Amino acid sequence: MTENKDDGEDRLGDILGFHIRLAHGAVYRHFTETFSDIDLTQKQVSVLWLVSEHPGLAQVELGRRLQMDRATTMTIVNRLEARGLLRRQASQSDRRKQAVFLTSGGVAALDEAKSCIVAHEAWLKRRFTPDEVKILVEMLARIHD
Amino acid sequence: MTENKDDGEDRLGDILGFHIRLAHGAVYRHFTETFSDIDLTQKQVSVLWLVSEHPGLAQVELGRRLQMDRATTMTIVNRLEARGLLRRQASQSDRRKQAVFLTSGGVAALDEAKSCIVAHEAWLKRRFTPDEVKILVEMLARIHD
DNA sequence: ACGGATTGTATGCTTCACTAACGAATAGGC
DNA sequence: GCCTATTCGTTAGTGAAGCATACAATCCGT
Repeated sequence: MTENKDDGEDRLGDILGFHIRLAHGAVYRHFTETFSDIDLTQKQVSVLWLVSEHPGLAQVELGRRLQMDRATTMTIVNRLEARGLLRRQASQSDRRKQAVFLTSGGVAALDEAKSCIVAHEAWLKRRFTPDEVKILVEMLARIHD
Repeated sequence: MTENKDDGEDRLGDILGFHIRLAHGAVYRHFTETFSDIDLTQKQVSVLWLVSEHPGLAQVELGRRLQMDRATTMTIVNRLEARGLLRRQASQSDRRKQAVFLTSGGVAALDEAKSCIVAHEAWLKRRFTPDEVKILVEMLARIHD
């Protein structure tokens, strides 16, 4: 009998976290390749998309939904603001908060990005049946929720 | 009827890549928290582990298996070598290559890291049944293979 | 009105991925 | 064997991103 046969954590390939990291790396790499033309990162597209779904969202809420701390959120919003894709506006209900909105350029950039996302997602999902995609998404959501 | 009901890619939460990124972020965060004491990153542990499984591995092969380019592999090997956890040695079969080995300190660090991995993996896997873990690993492998 | 909590901001440090270039060594075609 | 192309390690530079800390303004509960 071999030792450590019960838990199956004696080899690197048995580590779930390792596979998540590799899968993320592969997706990240294909993403940046797909988006090299329009020069947007995963984070930046996520921010644009989320602001599009929730105009006037506060930065802290943006960070919470994308699981970034305030400092990280700042740098991303700064970059997108410098590129003219979104704008800050002091919230009227709570003057501590900065409400974030897409500019017209931001809307256009997001539209362009979404068409790239379609291609990117097709590349990713071609490995799975629609049912498998549902299962995978549900499992991943268990991890990050 | 709503538009875009067919493909289900009209909302950010429908994007598979988005969930992979969030899940990776959550795992990464818990990992660094678990490993704050012994001060090793995911990448560094992966390298130590892989070298342990394949002593004398060339750097380029190390990078290939962990999906890093040569430059990135360099910086990580440099750090680990500077900390005395592994050592380089010119390969005899191919003098272009640098064979990488664990030092005794590297073996000890990996042992310590593996016990942390057990706790980390337990945190991660507590969301799933053993069968679900197998399914998830298999699906993630489809992405990064 | 006071004190604690929240939010944005600024600064600095670290990890990591990528590119481009270079030299050394190897492999393949002839 | 020789010339060329490729591979490997290395270095340097760029950029995104995460985290910690500190500070000021604002809000809220009491």
